[in-house]
Amino acid sequence: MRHDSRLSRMLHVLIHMDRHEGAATSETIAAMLNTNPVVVRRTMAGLREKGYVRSEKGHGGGWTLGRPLSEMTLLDIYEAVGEPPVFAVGPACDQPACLVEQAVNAALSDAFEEAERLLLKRFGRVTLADIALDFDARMMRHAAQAHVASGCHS
Amino acid sequence: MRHDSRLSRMLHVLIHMDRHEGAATSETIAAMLNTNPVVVRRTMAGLREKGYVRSEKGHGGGWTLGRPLSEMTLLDIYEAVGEPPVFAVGPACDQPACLVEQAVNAALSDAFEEAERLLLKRFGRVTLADIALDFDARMMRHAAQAHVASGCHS
DNA sequence: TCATTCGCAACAACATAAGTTACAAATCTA
DNA sequence: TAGATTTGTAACTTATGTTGTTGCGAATGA
Repeated sequence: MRHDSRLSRMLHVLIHMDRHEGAATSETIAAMLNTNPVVVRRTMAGLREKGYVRSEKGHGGGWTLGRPLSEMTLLDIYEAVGEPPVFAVGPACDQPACLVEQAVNAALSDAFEEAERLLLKRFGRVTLADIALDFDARMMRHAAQAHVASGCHS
Repeated sequence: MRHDSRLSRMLHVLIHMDRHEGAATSETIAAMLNTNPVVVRRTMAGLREKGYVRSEKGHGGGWTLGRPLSEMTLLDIYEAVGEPPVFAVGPACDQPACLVEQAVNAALSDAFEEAERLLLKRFGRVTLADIALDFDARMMRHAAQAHVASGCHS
C-alpha cells in the first residue's frame, strides 16, 4: 500500500456525519470513501471505543456522532485509529550491537521524535470543527465560482 | 517491509568507510549491514551519482568515500537515496472532488508539510562527522565500561 | 417471520522495500 | 591472454502491512 489513509478517511466521514440527518449506514459511508462497508466498520470500531461515534444495529441503524466536532481534535482521531506509525523511514535495526549504528539511530530518532512531537502537538490544536469551517469557506468560494461561470455579472 | 531503512544503512556504511583502510567491497559492506552485495550496490548507486562515494571494478576494487564526512549532511544522503516519502500516513485521494475531503487534505498536508520542513531542516544541519563524533564518545564510554567490568578499580 | 444493519473472522489483493539469482562488463594479476 | 575479482543491472521472489472481499452470526425493527 502507498500509505495509511485511515486518519484522513475518518476525518472525512466525521464531517459528513455532522451534516447528515440521522444515522449513516456503513454502506452510505463506504460510498463516500470509495470503499466497502466492512472497511468502514473496521476502521470506525476504534472511534466507537473512544465514544466519538455510536453504532446501532438493525432497521434504521447506522452510525451517529458521539459528540460535537468542536470536541474532537485530529490527535483524538489519530489515537482512535490506533496511532499508526507516522514515518515510512526508520532504522535498519532497533537494538544494534554496532556502536556506529547506535550513533546513527540516535541521530535519526532525535530528529524523527522532534518532528513527531511537532506534528502531534499541532494535531492536538486542530478540531474537526476547524476543518468543517474551512469546508464552509470552500463551499462559498465554489458557489461564487459557479455563479460567475454561469455568466451572471450582477 | 516495516519501513525504509536506506538512509539509516547508508549513514552507517559511510561512517564505517571513513574508518576503513582502502576500498570496501560490496561483500564486506553487506556483512556490516546484514544484507547482501546486490542490495548494497543498488542503494549506493544513488550516493555515487552525487559523488559521495566512488566505486572501482575488478581486483582490489570496491567503494571509497568521495569527500570527507564533514561535508555530507543527513539531508544530502536522504536526497541521494531518492528522497523516499517521509510519512507512512497520508490522504486517501490526492485530487478529491469532494470539498470536505479537500478541506481535510488541506488541514493534514499543512501539518505534515510543517513537520517535514522541520525534519529536513534538521537533517541539513547534522553532518556525518557529527555522528562519527558521537560514535567516538560511545566508544570511550564502552571502553570505560569494559574496564570497570573487568574488575579493575584503579 | 423477514429484511436490515452491524460485528467479526478469514482470506485475497496490492504496493514497496528488501532479498536473491544470474550474467555481462571491467579491471587487475600472473 | 587467461583467469580471478568485483561492480552493474535486470528479473524474479519474499516479507510486511493496509486495503479489499466474502461469509456468516447477532441484534433490531417492521
